[in-house]
Amino acid sequence: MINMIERSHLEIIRGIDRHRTLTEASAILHLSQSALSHAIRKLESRTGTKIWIKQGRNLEFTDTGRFLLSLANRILPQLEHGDRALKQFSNGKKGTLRIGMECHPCYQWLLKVVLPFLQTWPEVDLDIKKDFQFDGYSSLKDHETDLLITPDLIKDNTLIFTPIFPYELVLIVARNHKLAPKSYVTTEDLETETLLTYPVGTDRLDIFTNFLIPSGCKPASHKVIEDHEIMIQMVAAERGVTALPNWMFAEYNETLPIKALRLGSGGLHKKLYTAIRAIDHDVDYIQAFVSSAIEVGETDSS
Amino acid sequence: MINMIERSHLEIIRGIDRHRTLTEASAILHLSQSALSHAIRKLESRTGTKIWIKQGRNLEFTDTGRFLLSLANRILPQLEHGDRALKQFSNGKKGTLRIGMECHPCYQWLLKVVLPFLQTWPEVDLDIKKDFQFDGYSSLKDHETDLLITPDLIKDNTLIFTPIFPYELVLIVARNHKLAPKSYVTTEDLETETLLTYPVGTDRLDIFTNFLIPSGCKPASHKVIEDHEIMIQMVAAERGVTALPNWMFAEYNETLPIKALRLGSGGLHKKLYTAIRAIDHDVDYIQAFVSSAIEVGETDSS
DNA sequence: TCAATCAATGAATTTTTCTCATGATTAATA
DNA sequence: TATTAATCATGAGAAAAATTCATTGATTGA
Repeated sequence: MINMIERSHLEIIRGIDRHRTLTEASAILHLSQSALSHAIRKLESRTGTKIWIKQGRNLEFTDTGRFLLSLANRILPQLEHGDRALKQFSNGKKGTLRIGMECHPCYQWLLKVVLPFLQTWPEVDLDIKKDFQFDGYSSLKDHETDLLITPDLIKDNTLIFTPIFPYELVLIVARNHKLAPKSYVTTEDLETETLLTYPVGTDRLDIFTNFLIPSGCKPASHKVIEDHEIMIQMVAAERGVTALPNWMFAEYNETLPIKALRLGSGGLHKKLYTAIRAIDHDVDYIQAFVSSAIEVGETDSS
Repeated sequence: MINMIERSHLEIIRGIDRHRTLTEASAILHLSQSALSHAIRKLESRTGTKIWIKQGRNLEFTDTGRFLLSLANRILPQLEHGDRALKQFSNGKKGTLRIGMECHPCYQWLLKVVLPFLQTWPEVDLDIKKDFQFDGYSSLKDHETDLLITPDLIKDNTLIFTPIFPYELVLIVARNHKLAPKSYVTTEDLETETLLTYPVGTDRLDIFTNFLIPSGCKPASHKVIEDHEIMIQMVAAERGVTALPNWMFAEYNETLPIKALRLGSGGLHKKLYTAIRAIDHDVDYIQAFVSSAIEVGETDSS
């Protein structure tokens, strides 16, 4: 009488939402149409509330049904991940470390951490999400990822942040660009430039949030490019300027005619952090990954 | 073969964690000890991994078991809330609007929104969490609350913020306090004062984060008090000073010998927001609550 | 060593779930 | 409009799963 909602109920609700009809949903779930009907009927009688109503030859969710659907969409993915995790445990795996990257230019750096980690922890799988669209903190909190690499610190007691290494965001220009002789650029300098960035919102680009927006300035034009290699090539070809971490500049400095300029007289200084859920603090392989990230960070910036 | 983890499994795992022995857990779950043993045994055989090992006469979780425990602690509360919600639907309720308050002095103001809301939406239950310890954003994202009232905006695509009303944080002092003649106070002025605040971390007190800390100043002493009535009484009795919203000062201004002073020459201006999950944007009673909050906010500050 | 405590196990039983066959309703079609 | 196809609901019976009971084996503490 206490526990009413079972996994199967959520599965049925989601199935109907996805496949419109009970009959089709039943095929997907490898059950008879009748079985689903009975199952939901029973839940309805226990709760005393209708979950759907037959609208013509189709079903339509009631408020209750829609509530259950949202519950299903939230809970089933977690259970499914649980199922997969259990299978992995049985294969001697300890689990999957799902990493989210919010610092797009940091991908190269991440590889330096990943390779040794994979060797030291053969029983841990890695899954790196480098999506331009995903919301880092949400997916961390929703257990879609386990570790987030980000330059943005937020206030949240349930998360643990560890600083990895400091870096400076610099403006990269061609060597014979008109700004190249300057020791640093001002926001006004950028008003006549074409700015190249990754294809994410300006609220997630430090050049905007920490430099341009406070001053009210805008670049003459703003183009988005997915890949930083191409971005730098375009800068070298005097097709625009871009803001990247100083260590990334260093990698291309010798091979391309580019120059790095400070953003503002003091420079735009950032720090990279790992973020994990506080509850995962004692998981050995997560701890190990963070430590190893710090190590690589230290040798890198020295 | 696809779905392995059932609610009952999580229930059993959590029961054992809570009550140490299988026998006791079985009593709580109104099942026989044998039933639990069989159920887990079956899950083990399906996944091919041990969940616990018999350690002497007790059980000890394996890695897998601990993983399942954390899953249980995360998922079961959501299902339990689902169960309760279904019961409410059957009673004609639409659901429970669970509100989290992060602005401690705003409680009085909230009541003005709540009372009309309860009348307009008799089919919605209200549950207000005014905990000094709870983490507002976490509980919102974890579906422990549905609406958060907070002065702190954070960056998160999955949440929707709505500004309710602006207010000014002012320093409240006794009328014959030595600072009373001033038109505003500086951070240095506070270095000789006893500051009274709510019992939350200084990182969640604007007087610290937005006033004292940037200047490096500290009050002579810092005392915490749970209740703002007592706080104001103590201020009137010259036992200290406190920072509260200007509208709260207005309520006591006539009955107590107190005075409000700006914090810094410009004053410390804040805005109150409601935060909801973007996914809940279309829920009618949530929309209604936010609208009604804005309305009350407007009449209040006019 | 003995009694007590606890988990595991197998067999029997109860309960639940599922299917099959069928009916009822609706929507499309001839 | 009559016909047909599609869809969900329902009841009875069959199959499967969960639960209990009774017992065993292991461990601990007295």
